[in-house]
Amino acid sequence: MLEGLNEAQREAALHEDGPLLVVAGAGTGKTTTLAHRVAQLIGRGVPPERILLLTFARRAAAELLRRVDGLLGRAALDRPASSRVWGGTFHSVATRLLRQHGERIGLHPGFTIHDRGDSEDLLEVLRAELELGRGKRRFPRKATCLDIYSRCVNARAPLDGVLARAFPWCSEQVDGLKLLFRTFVDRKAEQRVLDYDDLLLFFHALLGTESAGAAVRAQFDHVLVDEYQDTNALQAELLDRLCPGGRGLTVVGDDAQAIYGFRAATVRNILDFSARHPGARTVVLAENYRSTPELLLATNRVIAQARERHPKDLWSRKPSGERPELVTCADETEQTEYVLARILERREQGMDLRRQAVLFRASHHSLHLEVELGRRGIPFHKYGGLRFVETAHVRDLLAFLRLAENPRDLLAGTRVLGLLPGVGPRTARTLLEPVQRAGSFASWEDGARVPSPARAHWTALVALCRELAAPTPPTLPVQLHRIRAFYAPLCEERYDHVPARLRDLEQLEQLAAGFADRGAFLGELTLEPPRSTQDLAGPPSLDEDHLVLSTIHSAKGLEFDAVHVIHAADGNIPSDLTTGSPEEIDEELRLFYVALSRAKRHLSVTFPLRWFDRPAGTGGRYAFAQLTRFLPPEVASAFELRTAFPETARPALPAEDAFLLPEVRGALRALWN
DNA sequence: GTAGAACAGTTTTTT
DNA sequence: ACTGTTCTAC
Repeated sequence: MLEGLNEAQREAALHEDGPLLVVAGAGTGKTTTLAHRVAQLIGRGVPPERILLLTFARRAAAELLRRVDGLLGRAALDRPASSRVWGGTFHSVATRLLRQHGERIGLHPGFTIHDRGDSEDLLEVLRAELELGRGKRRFPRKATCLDIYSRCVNARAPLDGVLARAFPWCSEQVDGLKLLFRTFVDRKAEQRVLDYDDLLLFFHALLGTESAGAAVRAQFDHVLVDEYQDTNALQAELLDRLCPGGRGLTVVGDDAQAIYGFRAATVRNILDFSARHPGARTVVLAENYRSTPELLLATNRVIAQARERHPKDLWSRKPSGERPELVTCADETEQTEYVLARILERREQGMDLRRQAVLFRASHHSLHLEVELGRRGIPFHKYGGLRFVETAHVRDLLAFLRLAENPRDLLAGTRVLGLLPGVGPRTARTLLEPVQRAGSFASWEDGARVPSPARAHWTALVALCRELAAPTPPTLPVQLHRIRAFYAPLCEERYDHVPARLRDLEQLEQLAAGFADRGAFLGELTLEPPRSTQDLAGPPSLDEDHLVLSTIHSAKGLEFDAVHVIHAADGNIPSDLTTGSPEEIDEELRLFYVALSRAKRHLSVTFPLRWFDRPAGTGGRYAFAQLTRFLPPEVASAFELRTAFPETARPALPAEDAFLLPEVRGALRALWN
């Protein structure tokens, strides 16, 4: 079974029960190695259901287990490993185990889960209630408040230190924040609601109790963690409790690809693993099976600029190919034209669009390109950026489901009631108080005091809630259908682009058909929302070829024959929005490295010299960009230097760009189509 | 208390 | 340019 593995991979696959760190450089066969290790464990007699596989995305776990099934061959036919191994993200596994054992730490098993937007909304409500920020000094915005809170929880760090280190401009508001966070915690408990941070925190707490902790530990013999470089301090402590002394613990990752520091992930976890687990075996995978030597020369040089890392130069036996190119473009239009020309040229040569990708730092960096793709009718899927489930109408619809699932969820209730004309936060709260006390909608049946503009809708709403919250509710698609019938007219009152929004809701109804029950549906949408609009249409259709557009973050773990990294200008990579600390700059460097190392054969890095910048106050202006600082001359020499269209000496500020903004807006609207 | 209008501040990556 | 917040007229 082990043929085809190199020595290091084999060592990792055959390792027994002690703590194991696999440092797996980009493209070094990490998934293959993990799959072999799982298959070895099963072959050695470990029951699949006693293996826990923690990955960054559920899809990664599924892909890995599919390969395990393949390795096990006939032995797996009857009961495939893929259906028995515990797999998923930390958050989804936490959810399952908390539903199973949470009552032992006083957690109600019917809890619902708040996503980021919900948590922000709750913080906003509480801030208003507590009258914070009434004074002269501005109080941090809700998103910042949540970032601060979240960092405290995930980094296991007290508020004062977090403020001083990461949010110094908020330090003055420390008392207000303390009050806000105390109330936030209490309020979530009353509502039987957990947010992302709570899932980890309570999982950690569960493992810390004597009997429940032992029960969970006894469920698993082996825990394997993928993308370990992107775990945070809380997750590391959680693993300590799950695998005392590191027994049965395997972690796999690459410190050179740590890109989630903004989410409190710390590269220290992987750098310090051996110190934390005395006797740990470290295996380094350095033979690259992905990229040509020319590309590796370039990517090795880029990452060599990092300050601290597990040093490893990747090498490859692949045949020689073309050098990567570094292309200077006069402006964004040229960049788009150049990238498109190259992509179409390769398609002519037989490389499908799906084998090619365009990567960028921020979601909006691809708008210009999207417009052009749309105009030429070239199909593409975009990953990253604003998601379907974050749009207002989808959140409205889901609020009905959440309220039915958990009538104590005040946020869902406020959102639903707020849809009625004449009902604002105040009225909603009054109406929801008895519901929260009783856990049912009985108080609405007989003469609740409803403002007159809302009366016309009231009877229908009460009937709807009663039906959805009944002991045996209709099937999920029927539930969604009923909600849509009630919601459609209200939606028309409130929003633009109603037909597109209603179509989204129909799609949601179809998506719901695949789920056993409401709780599973809501959990899935919260923990693993569809990553591109095309994902909603079901499994990716194999018939239509499409180009991949992706943020660098969302491209983690993927590979493509040809990769174009666009907007590689200082200010974008590294982003101007970082505070400029050496740690943050290093993370941006790793991000750039992740982008470059996705490529198998062709790599181009482009940047526009002049682009339309929109600083505050001004109506926008052209700014002059410089090449990213991550490609100084000694690194850039690994690239073929080119100018996109040397023959077109463009006049300054071409007027044709004036037509672009309306088109970009059009593209934005198309996001809802 | 709600809803619409006027104003002000800020802009990334995501479980 | 857009979002979020505050102000003001119902």
